[in-house]
Amino acid sequence: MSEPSVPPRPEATRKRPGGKRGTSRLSRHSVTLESVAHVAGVSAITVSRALNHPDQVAAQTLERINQAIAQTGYVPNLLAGGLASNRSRLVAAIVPSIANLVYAETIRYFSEHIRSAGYQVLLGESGYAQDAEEQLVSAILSRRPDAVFLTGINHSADCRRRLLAARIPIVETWDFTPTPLDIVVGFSHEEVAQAVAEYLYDKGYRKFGIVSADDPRALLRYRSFKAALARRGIADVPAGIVPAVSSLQRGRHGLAILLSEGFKNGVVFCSSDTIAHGVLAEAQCRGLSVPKDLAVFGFGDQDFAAHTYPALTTVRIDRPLMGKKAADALLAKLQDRPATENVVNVGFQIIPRETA
Amino acid sequence: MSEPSVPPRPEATRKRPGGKRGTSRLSRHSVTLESVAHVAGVSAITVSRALNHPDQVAAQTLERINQAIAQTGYVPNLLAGGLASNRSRLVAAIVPSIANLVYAETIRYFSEHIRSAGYQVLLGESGYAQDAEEQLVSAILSRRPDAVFLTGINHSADCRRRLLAARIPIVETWDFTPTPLDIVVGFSHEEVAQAVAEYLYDKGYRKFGIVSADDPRALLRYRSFKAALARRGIADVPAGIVPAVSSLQRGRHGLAILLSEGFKNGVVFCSSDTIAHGVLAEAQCRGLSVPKDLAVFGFGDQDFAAHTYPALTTVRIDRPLMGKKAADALLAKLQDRPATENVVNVGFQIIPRETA
DNA sequence: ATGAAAGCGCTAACAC
DNA sequence: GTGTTAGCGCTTTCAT
Repeated sequence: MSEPSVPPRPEATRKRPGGKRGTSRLSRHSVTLESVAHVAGVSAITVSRALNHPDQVAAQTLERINQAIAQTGYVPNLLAGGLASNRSRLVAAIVPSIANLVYAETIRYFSEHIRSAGYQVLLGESGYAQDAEEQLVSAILSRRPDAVFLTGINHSADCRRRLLAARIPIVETWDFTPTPLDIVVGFSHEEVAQAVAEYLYDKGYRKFGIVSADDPRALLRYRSFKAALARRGIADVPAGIVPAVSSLQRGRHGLAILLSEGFKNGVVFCSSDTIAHGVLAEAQCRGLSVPKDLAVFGFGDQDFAAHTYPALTTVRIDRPLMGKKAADALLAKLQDRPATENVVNVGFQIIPRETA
Repeated sequence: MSEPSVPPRPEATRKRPGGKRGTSRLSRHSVTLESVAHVAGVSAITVSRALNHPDQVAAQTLERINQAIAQTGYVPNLLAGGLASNRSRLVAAIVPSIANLVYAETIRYFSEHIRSAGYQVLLGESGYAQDAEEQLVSAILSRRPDAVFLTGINHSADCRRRLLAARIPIVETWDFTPTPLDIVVGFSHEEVAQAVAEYLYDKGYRKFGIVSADDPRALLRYRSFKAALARRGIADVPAGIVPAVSSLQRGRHGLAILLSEGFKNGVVFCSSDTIAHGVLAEAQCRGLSVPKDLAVFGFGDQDFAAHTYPALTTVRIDRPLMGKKAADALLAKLQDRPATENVVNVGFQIIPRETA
């Protein structure tokens, strides 16, 4: 993929006949506030008010204006509005991958709330690499968002600097820290891993394995899981690590790795439900009975987890809640309401089903 | 969900001390082209050129400017740039659901290409209802995108009018018509359904069922499938129709409906691979052997399709190609290159695997 | 190769 | 409740 470059001007714009000054720059949407105002017989600012603060405009003026808007087909220009008011009504959201349903869903819930307050979401995909995030942050900040939603708490120094320099509310999600850039709404991956280790140990499992995608938060859970087991005297926790975007295939592959290393009669903690789903498929394909021959533990509680066969035991992350709390916290700052907590732990919940 | 309303101004902006005119409106990013120009000892326009047309600026001036940019931490303001140039460098994309991987992936491929030409993607989620699309189109057009990517070819009259009024390149995808709004890059759902009917009939199947999500394009395939079978003398094609967003659960439910109506020893054409995956799970759960007791045919060839157990027979839609062709067609218009074809059929391919 | 002036379409601030 | 004026930060056009 080549570097982004400045797009050349479309011919239609370039060869616009250069009439006398001030006439030569026609926009594509040539209906402006002014034209609406003219039709309605008021001034431009009154139309602006009718749109943004209708309560400040007399009822019958409002009606004339609305008629004029309908008649002219006026579409407001938020580039101009944002420039003048220094508020773009845009909230940027950065996720590692839009093709990962857990992030896509969080964004959906977040969007719903933020949209109902009059903001639009500008979505950016960072991948799992820090340097890609830097480019993205630059590109996104040039749109002058009023707030930013981030996934994770690990950002390069450069990113942090730029984000803070923008002096806008920022919410970090899907992880937890007492010292966020601004606001954090998430949960502790260490706590998740410990709770899972404890649950499984208490259920009597003594042989543990991991199938994990190679992404920072998943690996953090892996390390914490190992540490928790070590404290219980279990030192050997073999892992099948697969590349970063979870897929059924990679789950299958991860289990294959584990089995080829002699893993048997144990429980596998997977870095996502998708990976777990693949592990289930591989087990079925090899004639292993779940949970008898192989127990499986997922992460996320995606919608399919309750409906795999057998049903997947997993950790529920309350994505609707996380999306809502993130939106609420940003909106509180944007609307200058008494700041809610800047550090929100939405927790998690172990959902025992059939696979472990 | 309440109606979008205008967000109140943040206090930080509202109570800004009103010094003398022209000083009272400070922006959050107070570093402007002007400040960079000042530091570099040139005029603002030269900095603008350094950014947008570096070849028009002397090498050593360029160097001074780049230094000044780094030193000041300047972030361009694309609201201002877009307003002045009447080009936002934004391309809007509308998908029914970002939580549907087939659309999310198409957008990913599309974004990659469009981004490398210097455009950013503004993503909107329309749901499967026409009226939601209308609101979204309005909201999106007020950001003055330079082009629009749409999913499907069914838009309300109001939408069509607004989109055409914007006088920007438009590409419709995931469907096909000889008379697009502007450009169409997709495939024919009728042809898909006919090809699948023919494939299955030729393989010897005589008992057919459908499990389909209740979305327009899926239902179109359903009707065409039935019609194709009717031409071969098969009139009865029972269907399990489930609500619009495909999920494993709904696939399971759809098969349950079909079986409860006495369906057996046949093949089920599913409206998506996800639905098919659910059908597979339900079959497994009921002890039905696939494809012996029940054959299954998917749609989409998502990444997991090759890795279900047994592997899913399905229709491949080339999403990377669709994304790329859509981007290419828009870029051709944006860059005023000789227009490629306005009507592009990317076709499809039946992928025989183990389930049918 | 660089600069000066004008203005993109809108809203903030103030006046009436 | 409505209007006037002056910008927001940038790019275009024309001039040098």
